[in-house]
Amino acid sequence: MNVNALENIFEPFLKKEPIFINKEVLRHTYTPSELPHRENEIKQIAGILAPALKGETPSNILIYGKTGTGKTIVSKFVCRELEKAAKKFNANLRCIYINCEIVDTKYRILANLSREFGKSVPFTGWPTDKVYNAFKRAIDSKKQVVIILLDEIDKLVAKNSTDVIYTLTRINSELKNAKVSLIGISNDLKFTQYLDSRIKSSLGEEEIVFAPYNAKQLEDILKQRAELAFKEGVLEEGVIPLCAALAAREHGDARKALDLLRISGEIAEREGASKVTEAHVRKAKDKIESDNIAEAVRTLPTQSKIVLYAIIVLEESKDKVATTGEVYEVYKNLCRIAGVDILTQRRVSDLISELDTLGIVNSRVVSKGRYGRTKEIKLSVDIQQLRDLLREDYKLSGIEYKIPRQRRLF
DNA sequence: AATCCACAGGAAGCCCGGGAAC
DNA sequence: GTTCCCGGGCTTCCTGTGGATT
Repeated sequence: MNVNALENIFEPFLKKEPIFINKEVLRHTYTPSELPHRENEIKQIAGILAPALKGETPSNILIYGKTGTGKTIVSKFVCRELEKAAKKFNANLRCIYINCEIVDTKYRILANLSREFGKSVPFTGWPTDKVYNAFKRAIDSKKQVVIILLDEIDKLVAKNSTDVIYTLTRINSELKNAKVSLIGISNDLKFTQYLDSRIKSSLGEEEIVFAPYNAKQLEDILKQRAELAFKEGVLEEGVIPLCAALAAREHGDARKALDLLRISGEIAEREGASKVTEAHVRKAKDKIESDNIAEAVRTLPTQSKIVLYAIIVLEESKDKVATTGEVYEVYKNLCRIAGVDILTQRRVSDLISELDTLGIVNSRVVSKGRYGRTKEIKLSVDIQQLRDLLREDYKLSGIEYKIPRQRRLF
């Protein structure tokens, strides 16, 4: 490569017109000043929470809806407006947002709440009721209404932490000054089925369901954001409808739609294109899918990686699908080669199920009659991509293994 | 109709690291 | 230091099961 060529490699980046004005607008963390097609929900929630401004306890609310239907953004939006209004009315009011996917145990939730009110609680160590008492004292120090937003509240079911909901719904009877009200946000429509009926009735005093956006509504949302995000005229006509249509197929997920639009723009920008085209959107779709998988595989613990490797080896060497027992046999061999502890089949079975939930493999339970019941396991990702990803892990990079050929029976 | 395979998947409990309090 | 508590990964033990085979 000569010097001239080197100079030239930067040229396209320098002379090209930027496509974006403000990319941040397309991130789902951004809250626009208006939320299209959610006016009713906003009114509903605002109406329920309004008594807080007079120092009364609002009813608890349970909000349902699939991912990307605007539950979180709408609730946060209303809470923010409420806090603004509270300042005007001189009402003592706090809204606290907790994401139960991250903060997922009774201890952690109470500890987080306490910290919000200036009590320092260690990450672990105290008995849970001590944390509870600390929180209670912290909020009861003055007259105020505390609204707790529990996002992804359904995640508590899997963690067996639902008793924290019960504790929080009952806390008002132990408070003299402060008042607590809860907003639970759930992705799972069947969430209350897993709850104790006492919790169910007190948490679900008011229930609001967020319906998925349809393609038309997604288009409106995208248009609104695109106006702020992109320079005028850089989006080809079909781009927004295509993003909307692709996301609508995935149960009307606005978050996906926005990601799609943003990544399409980024790809176009990188290619030095002056316009975002439908082809960019399709590339973006592929990129998002494979990025998600890649990240999931990379962050897998070693044991899971070895299990995945075993599935790969089996898939390459056989024409029929693998079963749990076969995977376990190969897995054991791989562990010996890699010098890693061998886990029990019970545990490996769970690891396979985890790979399934991550969407890396596809497993289903089948009965083979006399030959038992097992999981049939298939890869749901390109085999070469997986191999490459696993090779990145130095513990696995040197391992090659092929299934020994069946012993011939004479 | 009874049997029996090859697991699934629940329950309980162990062990360990991290952190606090004493 | 010791003692307590928590959470997560894991094992042990267990009961359950769909349907081809006997």
